[in-house]
Amino acid sequence: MQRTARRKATIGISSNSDIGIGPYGDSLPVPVLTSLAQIAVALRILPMPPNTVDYKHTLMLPRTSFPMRASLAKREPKLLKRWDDLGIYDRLRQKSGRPSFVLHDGPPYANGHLHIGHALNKVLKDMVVRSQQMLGMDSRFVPGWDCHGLPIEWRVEERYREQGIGKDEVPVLELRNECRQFAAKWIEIQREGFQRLGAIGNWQAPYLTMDFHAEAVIAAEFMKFVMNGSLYRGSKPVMWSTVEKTALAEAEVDYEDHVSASIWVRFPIDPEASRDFAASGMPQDAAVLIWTTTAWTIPSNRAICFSPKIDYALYEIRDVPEGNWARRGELLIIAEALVDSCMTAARVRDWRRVRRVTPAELDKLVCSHPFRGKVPAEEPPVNRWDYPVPMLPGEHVKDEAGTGFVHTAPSHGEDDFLIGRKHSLPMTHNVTEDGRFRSTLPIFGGLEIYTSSGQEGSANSVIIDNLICSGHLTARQKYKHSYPHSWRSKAPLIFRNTPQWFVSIDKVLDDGKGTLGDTIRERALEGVLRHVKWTPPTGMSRLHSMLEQRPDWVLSRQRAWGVPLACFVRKDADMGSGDYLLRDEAVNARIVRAFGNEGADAWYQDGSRERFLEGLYPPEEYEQIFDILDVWFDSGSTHAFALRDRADGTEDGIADLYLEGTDQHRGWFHSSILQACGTTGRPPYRGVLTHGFTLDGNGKKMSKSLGNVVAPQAVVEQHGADILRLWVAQSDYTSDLRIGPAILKTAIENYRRLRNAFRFILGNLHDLSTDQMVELDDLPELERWVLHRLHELDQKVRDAYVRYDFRAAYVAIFDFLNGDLSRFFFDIRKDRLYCELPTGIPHRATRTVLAILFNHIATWLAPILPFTADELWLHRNKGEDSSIHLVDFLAVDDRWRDNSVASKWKSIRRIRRAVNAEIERQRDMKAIGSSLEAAPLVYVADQEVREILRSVEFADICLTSQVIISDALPAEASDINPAPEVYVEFRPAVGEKCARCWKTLPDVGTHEHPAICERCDTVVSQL
RNA sequence: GGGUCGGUAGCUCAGUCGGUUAGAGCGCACGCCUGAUAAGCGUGAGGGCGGAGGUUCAAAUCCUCCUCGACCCA
Repeated sequence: MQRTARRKATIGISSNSDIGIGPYGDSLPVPVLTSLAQIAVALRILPMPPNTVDYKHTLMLPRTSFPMRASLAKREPKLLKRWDDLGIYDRLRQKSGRPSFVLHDGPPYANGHLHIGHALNKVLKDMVVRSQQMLGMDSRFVPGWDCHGLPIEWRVEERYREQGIGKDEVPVLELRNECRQFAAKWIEIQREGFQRLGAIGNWQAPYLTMDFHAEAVIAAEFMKFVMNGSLYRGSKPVMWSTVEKTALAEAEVDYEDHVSASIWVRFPIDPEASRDFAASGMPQDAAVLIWTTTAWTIPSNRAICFSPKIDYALYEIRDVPEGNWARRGELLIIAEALVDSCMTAARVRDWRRVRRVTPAELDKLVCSHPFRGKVPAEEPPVNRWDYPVPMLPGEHVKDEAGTGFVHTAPSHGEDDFLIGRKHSLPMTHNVTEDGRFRSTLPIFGGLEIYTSSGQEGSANSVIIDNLICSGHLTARQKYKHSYPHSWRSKAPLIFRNTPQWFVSIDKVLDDGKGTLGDTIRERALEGVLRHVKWTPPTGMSRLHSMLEQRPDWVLSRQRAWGVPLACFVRKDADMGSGDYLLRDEAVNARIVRAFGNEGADAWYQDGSRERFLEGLYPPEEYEQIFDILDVWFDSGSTHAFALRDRADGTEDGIADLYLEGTDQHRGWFHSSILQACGTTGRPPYRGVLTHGFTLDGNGKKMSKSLGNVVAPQAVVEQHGADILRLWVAQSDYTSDLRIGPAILKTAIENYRRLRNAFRFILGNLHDLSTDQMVELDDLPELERWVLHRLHELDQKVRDAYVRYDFRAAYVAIFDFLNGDLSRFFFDIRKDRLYCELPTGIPHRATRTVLAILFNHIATWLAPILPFTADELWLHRNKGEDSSIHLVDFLAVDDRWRDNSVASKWKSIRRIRRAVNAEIERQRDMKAIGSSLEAAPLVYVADQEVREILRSVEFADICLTSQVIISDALPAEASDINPAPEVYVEFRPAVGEKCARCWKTLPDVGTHEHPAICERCDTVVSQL
């Protein structure tokens, strides 16, 4: 309806003198509708007159079975099946003479469904694998899974618990088998999910850390640390879960808010034990005030730390409420910056600063424990608190919270441990693995710190009660702070002193692998700096600074599901002595062989100690170690069993690329480089690519509670894997990636444009045979320009893929297809494609270029959109064995490169834009609709450019019926100052509209077919 | 609290060694076409570059501080 109204308006204007006669005077009235009947037809009031031929049938309109709607969710599984049947991955391996490229898969943990982060990671990997292959490499990808470890063991235990079975009642081999089954189940689910994303690889034979071979290699790799002397057994406070009854690795710890009872406790000065006390002038009854959030560590206190950088002072309490813990007249040493908060907490109404207390004074002081004298002297010393509590300087002490004094229990804190070691403080063993005080401890024996379900036990309150009784508590307050929790059980953790196995990363290794350095740390640091290419480059400093600071590697876990630290220790030897750890290649070989055949379960079989030692050492003199290895050791060893030992690994056991999220600087990149530097002397990778994390559409972390989680499965089912992949390609993976409905919409829209542009190409290629293609020399200049652009793009796209810059590749392709082709080339050439004689050179020339474009662009897209690219490919390349994924990026012909054509067409497009602008103005004024109604006059000041315009079919290029290139600036523009470089004057096209090509030309009506132009007349008569 | 990184139009991103009026695509608005049609084409409106200082003739680009977000660590 609207259309008719507009037509009316146009005619109305044409009858008006402002356009019809116009400023030029000599123009014909517009539009050229000369009879009522024509008007009626134009208005769609009357049908086409019976004597008018419908020339539509004489056109070569696009024809294709390539659907506009992708229906990716349905189509993709079919393509996957086809690729599987074809064995694409294996076929690619048969291409010989190619340099090898191996992206080594970082193994995801085999529990739970895939989330969007998994999908991002695997899609990026796939883009690398596919693009490297198409760049000419033999690009292999062996997917892997991380199978051992606490989360799986925990889930299996949970199942037992649901049946009312405690974990200690389950035989270890049965438990391990359950874990194995559990992992296997999730591997299947995840494998299917990854494959659905289009990831290509050796999915038939992935590597698993629980494969027997892998378990044997992991044990063998561990033995290298046994043999090179870097393994030692030490005692260390570690994060300990009283629920899981195990030490946790850093990666297994979550920090969450937790409310603790914080207490201020006075430690009376012991004048007897302090040095030079008499001369110090310090009052005998002064006390040092400490603050702690872990009351349960008080019985294990061995020192108090102060900072030499903090100002301290002695304060006298002058006024307190009745019955207050802090007493009137009391003398306390406190950091000056914290005295206000301390006094407030202690409800002190008035106090006085007596004098400054210097670090030198503090250094000489010794305090007594609040529980001194509580236990009868008959008890052994280890059960009494009568020991001196020295004051020690410590850099870790801050004056931001508390009192400026840190109560120090060497067995229950990292800093405490270091200070304790430095000053030879005794380690205490007061807390057992179930989170209770040892039963032999007076007063508190058997009290729970945290219960087996993670609740707070009675230990804290009993200790606080005792402090109140003995008059040592000054204040208490609830304190909310970030506190470590188990990532699995969410229970709060404690620091607990436990025997653990460590790898010393600063021990000089005499293993003949010292090219990069003598210690693991030196080698890793040197490797990071000089032997790894980082994408983006910032990854380097991140890993480097972590490696610089990290402490020794704690390898042992007191769990069941993993590879044991397969070694023996002498029962009668001291932990520090040289013969404590059994180092024997023959024993090791037995163990590795057994693991290879039976898996690490062999370690847990009855009689395994005898089996491995018999004939070599007296078994009864040795203790078998049943701790298992940190799972990071497993994954840190993947290079050994997945690269070094596999035929489809790499020759030197080194990967070309590791590709993971930035969290893996602490994780896999880290454990792998430590492991490899200890066993091979260098990093296991030549390149590392890191990507950011996935956030929701607003840049917030995804969480179930916020309901902003985007599941990859949902995207794939709704829109298709190619849409998800396009989202990856259009994002900058070096920082965090956002995903949400609006962002996916962008990907969908862009996908449609890509698809439709290809549909147009396919539609115009439908019956093109190779013999119709024309030679380069026969191509019109516009076609030559397109090939020039294609040549440029080829370099750009390849460079981008080499840099793993998929976004740059995608943007280049998309902009070319959109900006240069759809909007320019296609629009202009529709006339030739539809109207010219199919056997003629102009028609064939354009189609030749379309065919070339199709092949190149489709292959460029294949690493990003493997499904759509192959769907496209199969429309042009039928055949049972055909697939775009079996070809490389196509070579370009260097003759396509023509910089003179390029600069020429740059000018042409500039002038064309000016013409477009003028036509748009006329449209706004309702003077014309289609640009074919125009025949503008174009003046260009530069004569060279004028010549260029005359040398091409500029009217076609502007989509106008005719164009006049003028040497002179039209009179009405001559007063514009400064004189315009380009001036376009609108003129209506002269003549009648050709019923076939719709151009308005003067010769229409003078040919055999009266309704069409000369070109069309010629074409039609030859059809 | 510390380390690393990031914050440019509604969205996704460019922006070289500091140098005209900060760019592109998508989306949006308006218009055209109806022979790429649940398509295609054109035109346009949107930001002053997270904030505040500073260096400089000149800062989105360099420096300092702050803020927000992410990862890692405490």
